[in-house]
Amino acid sequence: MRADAQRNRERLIEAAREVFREQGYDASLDEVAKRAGVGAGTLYRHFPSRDVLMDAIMQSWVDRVNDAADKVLVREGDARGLLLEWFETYVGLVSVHKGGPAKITSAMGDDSSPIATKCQTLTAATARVVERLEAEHALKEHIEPVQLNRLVGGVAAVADNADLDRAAVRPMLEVIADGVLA
Amino acid sequence: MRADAQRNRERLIEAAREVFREQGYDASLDEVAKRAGVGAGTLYRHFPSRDVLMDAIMQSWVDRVNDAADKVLVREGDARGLLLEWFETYVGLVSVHKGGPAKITSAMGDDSSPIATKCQTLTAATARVVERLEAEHALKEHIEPVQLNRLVGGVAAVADNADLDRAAVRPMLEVIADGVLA
DNA sequence: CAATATACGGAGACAGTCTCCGTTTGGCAA
DNA sequence: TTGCCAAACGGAGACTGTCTCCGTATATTG
Repeated sequence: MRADAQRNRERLIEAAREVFREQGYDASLDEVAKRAGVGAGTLYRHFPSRDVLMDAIMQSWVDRVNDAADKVLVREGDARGLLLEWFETYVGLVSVHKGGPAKITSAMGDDSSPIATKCQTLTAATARVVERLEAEHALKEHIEPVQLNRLVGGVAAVADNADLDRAAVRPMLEVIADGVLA
Repeated sequence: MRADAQRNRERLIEAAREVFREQGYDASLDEVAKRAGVGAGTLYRHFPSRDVLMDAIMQSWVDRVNDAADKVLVREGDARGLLLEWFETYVGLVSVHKGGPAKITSAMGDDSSPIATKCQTLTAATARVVERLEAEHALKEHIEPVQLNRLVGGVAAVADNADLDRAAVRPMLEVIADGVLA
């Protein structure tokens, strides 16, 4: 890739990160181009669709997911506490910006989605938590990590749309936890 | 209201019902006006926003909600079966068209929403189911009907976005049921 | 059968998406 | 260093959808 192309690509990602954080997933892409100081054509050449741009933004975020899972898994015993902590972490990770939870959750399990790799990262992280709980025989029965992500992602999406705070989300996560734990 | 205004209003609702069913919640409003055979101005005068139009469309739908709750409540015993049947019914009711579940669920508990009355209808119906189960001491602890609607609505929204079928939704509803039942 | 309040229509302002193509430029070979 | 050209750029503008404004039409009333 030519040096100027590389530079513009990075500028666009940085600008998009800013704009999406400020204005949510629906922000204008021309605004992103403007903020990056490039023409609209340049934006669309690098990122043919909004989703592809999203995917690029989330590059660094993948590492955060795995770190978060590591951190949760050091807990000993107390399956319910561990699971709830993971759920809350998950909601936080997925709520990168307005509209994020719905976007990510609906791509969950769809390998042809532009953000499929992000979903796989999340699924792998949840799978580690599930495995740990299964090893402790803490689960009622096996549950697919993808299903669990959809449930928790659904809650995150609702909370995102309706501007619910942590306190309102907690009891919903508890219901899900109680629904899967033995 | 003048007779022609009344007539146009009805035509618009009928057209909107058609267009939204065909193209989902994001369909063009000018298309609705065109299909109704009126100018855009007429549409926006009657329905200042998409949400208000939505609300009008769902008028008849309110009755269906109450009927559905009645039908579920005739079941005797078998709390889990009853609850699951209600959940599935709820998902069906809320999935009036693409984007509906997310729209309705995020308005849940927001009295200033244009579709607040619809949400209240749904909440009242769920409340009846919850009361019945509480009378039978079938619930783990009290749960707010609104919270339950958000959980189930979250699943419905995910299913709607990701085009999941009934079979994929069922296990998620089971998790929620198990989470609230004693 | 006026007179008038009420409602209508659709042109057009505005905003966002995305493409096309003339212009510029980075990088390489001579 | 210079010249070449594939690669990349920019931004005008086509297109689509939202929503408003105001000149025109008509239902209603006395």
